[in-house]
This record gives sequence, structure tokens and C-alpha cells, in this order.
Amino acid sequence: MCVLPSWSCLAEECQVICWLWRSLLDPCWIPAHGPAPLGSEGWLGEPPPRQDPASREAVLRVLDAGLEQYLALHSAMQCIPVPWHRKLSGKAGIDEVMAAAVLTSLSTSPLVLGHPPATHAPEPGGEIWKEAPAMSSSCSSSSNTSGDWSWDPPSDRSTPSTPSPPLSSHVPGTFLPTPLPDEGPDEPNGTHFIFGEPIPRKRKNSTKVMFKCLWKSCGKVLSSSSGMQKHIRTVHLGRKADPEQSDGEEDFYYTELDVDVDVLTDGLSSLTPVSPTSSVPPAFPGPEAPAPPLPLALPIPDLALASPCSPPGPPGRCHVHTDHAYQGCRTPPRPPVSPSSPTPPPPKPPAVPRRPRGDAKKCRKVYGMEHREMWCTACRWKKACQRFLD
DNA sequence: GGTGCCGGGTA
DNA sequence: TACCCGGCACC
Repeated sequence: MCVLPSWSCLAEECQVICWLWRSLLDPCWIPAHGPAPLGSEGWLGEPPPRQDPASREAVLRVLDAGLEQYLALHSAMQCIPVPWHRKLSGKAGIDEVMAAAVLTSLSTSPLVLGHPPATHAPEPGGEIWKEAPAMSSSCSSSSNTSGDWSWDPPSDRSTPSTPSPPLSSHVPGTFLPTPLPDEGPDEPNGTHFIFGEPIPRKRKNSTKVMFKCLWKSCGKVLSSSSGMQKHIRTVHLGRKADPEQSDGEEDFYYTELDVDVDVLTDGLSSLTPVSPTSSVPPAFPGPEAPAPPLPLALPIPDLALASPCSPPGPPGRCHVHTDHAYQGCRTPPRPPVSPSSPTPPPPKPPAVPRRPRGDAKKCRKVYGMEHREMWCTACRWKKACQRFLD
């Protein structure tokens, strides 16, 4: 409950906005009741004090207006992954000062915060935001305790800073996302807007290519092909993460998704925030949205021991159970890639060599056409004989 | 030409 | 998914 991702917008003004938007998005955050439910969950340090109850609509209006001003004044300033203290130590431009003033006035709005601005408006010393640098060293940091919005099990969180788009293209309420952990430094453009603006404001080129694991009961969605390959390699194939040890097989087990970020964010914004204790991220309302929330972490305890041919796995793997499993090692399924996909199509799977004809007599030869009912199913279907294997 | 079976269609 | 078949490669 009441948890939003720790947006990593590191400009102090943005942090204020984050607070404000958080209060909008968090059903518990503009309470007429009790203390802040999130006071200790690590959101940029101390939470702002409670304020008088205000309607969401009113707050929304104020915020929207304020953000418009903010963006107008502050278009040159970007939400860059500069640590908070560095940001403060630098010379703030006039835009920043004005933006800060706007935000300050915003934050002091009786509708928004019933608290003196000094409490959470930026301060030169950054004392209020002492904890900010911990997460500000990287916009990609998931150091929040307010819920892991990434799609991976906790792994290497030392993802380097990710350049951010300019604020001018940065829609209010859309904060720097938490990049997917699998996204390595080789993917500097991996920007994923996991949370969107509450106000409908369309963006251009909002399609984001994601990569979805096709492994049975996995469905993991990552933003980078390399990350997905690593995922498949390590988790499903039980191999080492070293890409040099890859034979390209993992290419078969993921597909690309064109995710409309607007749809995505709109969908997410309507979600109830997840509990900080929940390790399950919210469902990813991509093009395959009707599907239930994807299990993003495989429940297989010892994947390293899993044989590549062991279930669960995608169909087509080397696993012949019955007489009907005549297809043996077929080429794994590969859903069609959208022609609009900006990424080049993955390499074609190697052509399956036609199996050499064995010397063994098959059902047709053994039983003859007149006893076709005695053939194995595969032979009857003109498939590779399963009774008389070579 | 007979055989095996891949790829694709249909219900 | 089960079933069927066109068509191709191999013998």
C-alpha cells in the first residue's frame, strides 16, 4: 500500500514535485487521518509534515498549474543524475532560482502543503535531503525501500547513471524512471517511464521496445536485449552470464514488445501502489495487457541445475514424452516482430537440418499401407516415426 | 517411385 | 491439440 517508486529526479525542485505528485498518487498521502504511512520508507528523507486534508482535484489543479510554470521557467534544467549535493554546490541559474520559487510557492500552497516551505523547499545545505544522495548518485538506483519497481530480482544495483531526457520533453508528473536492473552501462538510452502523469498529456514517439521472455511461466519483461539474453542465459539455460559463452540460443526465448509508454503509464497510474514488503512488481500493462500479472521472478529454486531440456520451458525443446511428441527439437517459437519495431530483427535461428534418413524400417514399411492403423501416430501423420527410432 | 518427414492447414 | 496432407529430400 501507499508506495510509489522512488523517482530519481534529483533536481531539488523535482523532488518537491515528486513529493507533490506522490501525495496525489498515493491514496494515503493526503490523509485526513493519522501520520504519514510512508514516513520511514526512504523517500528522499523525511517526509513532509501532514497537511490539512485537501481534495485531490484541488491539489491536482494547483500542481498542474505549478508544473506548467515550472516547466516554462525551468526548461533548461534537466533531471540529471547529479548527486544532490553537487547540484547544490553548483551555481544555480536564474531558471533554477525561479523554478525553486515556483516550487516553493507550490509547496506552500495551503492546498498542497500545510507546512512552511523551508521544510522541504530546497535549502542550500541540503540538510533536509540528506538522504537524497544515496539514491541520487544514480537515477537508476533502486535503493528505495518503498517497493522495487524493477522487473528483476534484486541483483546488481550499482547501475551507473543514466542520462535523462531534457525536461522540455519531460512531462510533468513523469519522473525519471527506475531503469531495469538488467540494463547495463551499454544501454545508455534505456529510459523507462514506469510511472506516468496523472494528467492526460500525450507524447510523441512514446513507443518503447521491451523484451519479453517467452520461457514458460516466466514472462519477464526487460528493456534491453542484452539483459534479456543474460536473463535467459543465467536463469533458464543455467549458463554463465558471460555472453561469450552464449551460442545465441537465448535469442529464441524472448521477443520484442512495442510498449506504448502512454498506455503503460496510464495503466500504471491507476494501479494501487504496492506494499514495500511486496517483492512483486505491478503488472506491466503492455500490449499483452489482459494477461494476468506476469511472474517476473522464476519460482524455480535451483535453476543452475535445471537441464536445458527440463521443463518448464518453451515448447519445442528436446523433450519427447509420448508418441505424439514427434516434433522433437524443433525451432523454438518466435512470435512475429512488429514491422514498426526500430530494432533489427534478431538473427534467424539456424536452419534445422533435415534429419538424415535412418536405415531402420518405419511403420509404413513394417506394417504396410494396408495396416496403417498399426502405425505410430507420427507415421500416420507423416511425421518422424516415434516407434522405430533411428 | 517409395519412403520419411517438414511445414502448414484445419477443426 | 489432434489430425491431416502437400511437398520435398533422400534412398
